[in-house]
Amino acid sequence: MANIKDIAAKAGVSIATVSRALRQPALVKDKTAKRIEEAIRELDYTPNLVAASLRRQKADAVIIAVPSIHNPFTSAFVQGVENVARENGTKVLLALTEGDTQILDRHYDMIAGKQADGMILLDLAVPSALLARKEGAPPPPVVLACEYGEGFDQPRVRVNDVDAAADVAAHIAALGHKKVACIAGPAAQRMSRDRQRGFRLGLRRAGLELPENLIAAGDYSLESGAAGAFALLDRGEKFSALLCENDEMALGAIHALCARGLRVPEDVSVIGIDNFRFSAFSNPSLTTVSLPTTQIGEQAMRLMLDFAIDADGACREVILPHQLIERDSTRPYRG
Amino acid sequence: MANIKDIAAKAGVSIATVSRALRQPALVKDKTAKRIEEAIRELDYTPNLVAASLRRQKADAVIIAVPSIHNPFTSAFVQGVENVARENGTKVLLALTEGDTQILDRHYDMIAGKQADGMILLDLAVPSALLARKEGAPPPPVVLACEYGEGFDQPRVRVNDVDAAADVAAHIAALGHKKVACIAGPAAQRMSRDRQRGFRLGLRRAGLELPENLIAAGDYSLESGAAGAFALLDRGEKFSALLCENDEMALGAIHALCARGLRVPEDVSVIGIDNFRFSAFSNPSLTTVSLPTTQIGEQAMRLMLDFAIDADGACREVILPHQLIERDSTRPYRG
DNA sequence: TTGTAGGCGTTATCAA
DNA sequence: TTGATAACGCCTACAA
Repeated sequence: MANIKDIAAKAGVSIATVSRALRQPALVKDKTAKRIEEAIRELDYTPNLVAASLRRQKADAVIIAVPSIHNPFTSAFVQGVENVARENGTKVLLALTEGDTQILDRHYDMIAGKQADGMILLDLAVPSALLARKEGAPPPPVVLACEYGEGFDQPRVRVNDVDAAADVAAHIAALGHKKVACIAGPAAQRMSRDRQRGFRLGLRRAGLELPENLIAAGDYSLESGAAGAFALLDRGEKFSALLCENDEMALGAIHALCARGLRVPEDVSVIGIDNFRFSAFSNPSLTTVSLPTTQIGEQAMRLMLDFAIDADGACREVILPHQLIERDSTRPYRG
Repeated sequence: MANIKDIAAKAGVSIATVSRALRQPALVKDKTAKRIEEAIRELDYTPNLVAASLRRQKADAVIIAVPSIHNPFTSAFVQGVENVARENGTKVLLALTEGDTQILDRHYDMIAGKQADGMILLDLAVPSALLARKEGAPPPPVVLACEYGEGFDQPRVRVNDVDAAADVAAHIAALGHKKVACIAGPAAQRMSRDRQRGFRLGLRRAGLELPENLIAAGDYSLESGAAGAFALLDRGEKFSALLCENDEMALGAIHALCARGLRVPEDVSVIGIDNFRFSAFSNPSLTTVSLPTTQIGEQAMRLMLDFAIDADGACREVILPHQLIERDSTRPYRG
């Protein structure tokens, strides 16, 4: 592989000039630049980015840590990060952690190892180095997206999960439903707790309750949505509406209800949160709250870029709006 | 940030010894190792991977280029690559190309730039550098997965798309369907041409045809599946079975058929190819051909690793098996 | 078992 | 507008 020295030799200039021609063309005479350009073409030269990175102490890459990629929500988020990263010549490293702190830590080390400039976290877990950070130490280049524990002073972007869930509940209440069940996420997650709180809040405002026996536990997967619905039916619970903490579980639940001969929405109204790609095409199409997933990713990446410039002056929290989308899986209660 | 020099000073050894303690612990006396370890802990040292990478001329990273991440097929594939990469201490860089050759080329340059050791391509596009490769030049570290043009001597892993599609057609024919329609992918893609060929082959073996007017054009998306089904219905075509080139279009088609008051499978049997995550949970659940998507990713990464060791001796093609999965979206034809 | 020293390919400072 | 040169942090012959 040709290097900058070869180019310099071939073009009859110093390596400094070649480097300048590449990074600050304005400082190089046109004619010299032409010669260099030609040498580059002839020798098929590509700059060694690793060497540049070592010298400049900057990798132009960020890590996105996500628990899993098997979720359209994640996909849309990653797409958003990519969009902004691309505009800024930044590469995106995807880290699939599967919720494993060790895996997360190993990727986090890449920041200290200078292979990445920062990390965007869509994960429930948090790198242990972040937890161990001493008071007063400068904040590391980490942006939190949606899921997070409390007590970090990192920039973060999120939606208002409590409000979103409350909107879901309010919609169902407004349709006249009284017996309302729910499929919950893992209570260990802040997001799930927020959505639970929102459900209750929205129902209470309409004078309704969400008793424990009408709550099924899930983990945001299709499978758990189906299992949750089956569990409710097996217990003999009666309900005319089912609030699901996300769309994936809602689709799983619809599948399960129909498998038991119940009709959606005639017998049970089902509603989710996310408005992911499949929601508009399910059978019936799913009423849900639309979250600006791609924008969350874009915003997270912007916070990352801002943070790199000025860690202290950077914005610490961005909350993006959500919106209820009515489709065919909900309808007014009829006796 | 502490570097290897600081550790050497603190431990009272040379930097060579520190480096050895890190990379070839066997060559270092226990007692020395202990001192070094302690110094590392005290100074909170992390090796600079960029410097190591520059020196060793190896990045321990591979790029996966995919057109889009908005596809459960892609997700499962990436997961497979990740699985094997992780076991081998290799990082995975995700490149979302959106089918744009420029974006792909920019990522491809990272190989010449030493930021990545190779590229796994799930893309329809191919880096221009690959096309421009001269006869006799050593094959670049690129592994092709599933989608590819002809005429490359790169290692590749794929399924037999013709066979898979033929199995789909055979299943439908065996159920007694005579009027069979189809939603196709983009004819520009090899995969789509193969699946079309398979459909025809399977039907012909049963004495059936696939006339042009019963083919709707799609692009593998949910939306195009729905649009394709609508188009067939709007043209007044009659059919009792619908072959879809992938599951996503099949789900879109089911949505469209139901929206028009047709029942699946009572009025129309629908079948796809992929067996992606949602297929088992759709309404009705989808009969399809299961492709070993995650294994394709794993195999691709293994080929990448082998190729890095011995480019000429490396295996050039791996074909993985598929399997028909019967679910509720197909049934025997009844008058 | 350990140390010395050259080099990986850039970038950036300083001087010319 | 250009050139010489010192880092950047690590790895690895080679020597001791």
